[in-house]
Amino acid sequence: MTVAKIKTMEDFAAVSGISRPTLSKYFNDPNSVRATTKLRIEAALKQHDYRPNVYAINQNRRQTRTIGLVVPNLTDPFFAGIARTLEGLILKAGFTPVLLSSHDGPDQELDNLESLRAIKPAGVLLAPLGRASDLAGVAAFAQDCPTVLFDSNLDGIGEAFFGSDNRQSVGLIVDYLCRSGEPPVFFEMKTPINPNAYKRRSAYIAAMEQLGHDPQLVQVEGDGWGFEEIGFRGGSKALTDRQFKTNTVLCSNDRLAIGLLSAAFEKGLRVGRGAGSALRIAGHDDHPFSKFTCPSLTTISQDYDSISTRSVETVWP
Amino acid sequence: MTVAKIKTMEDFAAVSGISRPTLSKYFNDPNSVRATTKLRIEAALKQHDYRPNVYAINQNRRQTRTIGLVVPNLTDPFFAGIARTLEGLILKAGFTPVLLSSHDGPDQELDNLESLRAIKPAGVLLAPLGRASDLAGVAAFAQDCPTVLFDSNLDGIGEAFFGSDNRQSVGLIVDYLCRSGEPPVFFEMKTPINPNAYKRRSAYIAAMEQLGHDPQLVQVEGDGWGFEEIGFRGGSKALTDRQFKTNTVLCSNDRLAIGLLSAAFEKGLRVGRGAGSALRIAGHDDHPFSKFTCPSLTTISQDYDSISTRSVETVWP
DNA sequence: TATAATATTTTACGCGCGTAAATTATTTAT
DNA sequence: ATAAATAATTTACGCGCGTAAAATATTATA
Repeated sequence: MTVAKIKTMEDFAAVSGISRPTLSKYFNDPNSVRATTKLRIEAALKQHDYRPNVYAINQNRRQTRTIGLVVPNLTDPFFAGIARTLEGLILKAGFTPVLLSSHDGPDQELDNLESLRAIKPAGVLLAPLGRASDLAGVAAFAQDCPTVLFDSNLDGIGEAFFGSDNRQSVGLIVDYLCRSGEPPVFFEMKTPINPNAYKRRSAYIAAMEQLGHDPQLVQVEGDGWGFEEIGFRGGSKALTDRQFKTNTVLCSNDRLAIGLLSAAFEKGLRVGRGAGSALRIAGHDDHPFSKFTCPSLTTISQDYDSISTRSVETVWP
Repeated sequence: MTVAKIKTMEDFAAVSGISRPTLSKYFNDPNSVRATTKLRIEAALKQHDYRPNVYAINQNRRQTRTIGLVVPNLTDPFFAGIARTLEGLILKAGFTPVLLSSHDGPDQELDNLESLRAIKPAGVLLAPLGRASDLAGVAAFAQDCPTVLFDSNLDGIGEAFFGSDNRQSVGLIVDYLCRSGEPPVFFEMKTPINPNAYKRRSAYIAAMEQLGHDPQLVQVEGDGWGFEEIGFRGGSKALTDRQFKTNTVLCSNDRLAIGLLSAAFEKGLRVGRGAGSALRIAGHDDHPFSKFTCPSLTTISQDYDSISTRSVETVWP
């Protein structure tokens, strides 16, 4: 370390013996300078610990090297997990992720996009709220800034969309459930916010019909994102009213399933695959806690690594 | 909207008829200008939709109006919840929160602090990893940047620390458990990463002794942050080996409790407060999902609103 | 109405870096 | 070794805004 503080690139040019424009090139892309000068710069960096000023750097850039990442709610472990994966991929691609949660609200979702607009990101990965999203607002943003949607699609918005193949995943689990016991009833919200829910519903119906079974939907009331609570309340009612025609229930997502499990427990129903069980419950999403429910949830995981990778590769062409 | 795009404050000064320095003042603090000019500015803003360039603004500031918020892991619903609360408070205080997760790793924790250093935040709210933290690195950062620790304390680092009163909360629940049944055994990790765990352990011992009971610790092996898994494995073993001297278990945190619940279920043990139950399990933290475990977890919530409020007020004096 | 107190405008400079053009140095190919 | 290709340096300007000082205008007080 030197005595005199190095604050500007000019200072660093002086002590390193390398011109400022060359340093500027280096900091934008270390491999854009000759290997020998790269070594000289890095040696000097070890001695003087200088870092370019982010604000000055980005002031003149039309586009920064940050990538916005917006999810409906980080409190949902499902999205928290995806966000983590995506953060890693963004870093690996040499960009800086900026993670924002919409807290399940369309206003916050728009606020997040506004914040991102202000920092001129190279691109934005957006998992929209879905039905609750302010379509016009999101569309306007996507017009100005390269946006890739994931998880939920909004028709005609964004450069691309990557989501899970609900048709395939639901098909697989319906098939499995039918082969291993009674055919499943589908447990879902009557008016889901998430477009995936609609796709899963129709995937369930299609899969059941293909296997020659009668699709049975149990649709519970409830607004918002408190899926466990909705699953619990709706599940309690459905169990009391004997709405489930068979002993097997496929839930539209794991969080609903967790609520239903809780309702079944409260009713004293034994859940599981064993002989003494009154109910089989399956979920969808591979929720991080599905392994520790009682019993552990039969669920199907989405290929989120692939979704994440393709999303990142799209915003960063 | 005008036809000509307004890009700079100078442009906006021209169309609004207000001088640039006054506009600058307004954007730094809308109430620092006369009420009438404030109205004029805001009227013009509605017509022309101009936003100052964040990078240019912050280039000359020694300190920005952002507040860093670092938590050990956003995948943990407990921290996700706290982060959300804190974000709200930071916004309410007129600052911009920047949320970062350390992904349970000391390297990432330091990386996060480095990223924050680069954006010159007004302050940083840090929930450190605890035992795993790079103490020297965190201390060096706290030297340069106003830092407030919360949740876990690191001795002598930061301007202040706000955490929950483990002594009180554990005391309360031990008391409750003793009055309503057999005295609890304490279920925890042998070498916890989180300082709170140590405080809870001693709080448990103190509470038990005060009530004239013999403290019983069941300490399970396990490294890292997969608390549910650790609780499940350790719980299975403890149940098999009959390590619990009474029928009541107080877990050091809710995530361990969820694992233990799962282990008990697998063993066919009935958990709950009722007559036919073999085991009572209590937790600590008010995990968002504790309501939906089977049975729902007896737990004690920390006063995180107060912790959050005091933390934010400290970085923003 | 005159005076004091407070706001706004004018003018001017600086922040730290991106970047372009012309020049010079270094490397690679012949 | 010489020419051609590549890289680094020098020079110079601009980005959009913060901010200070002095001059001017507006409001509040007497």
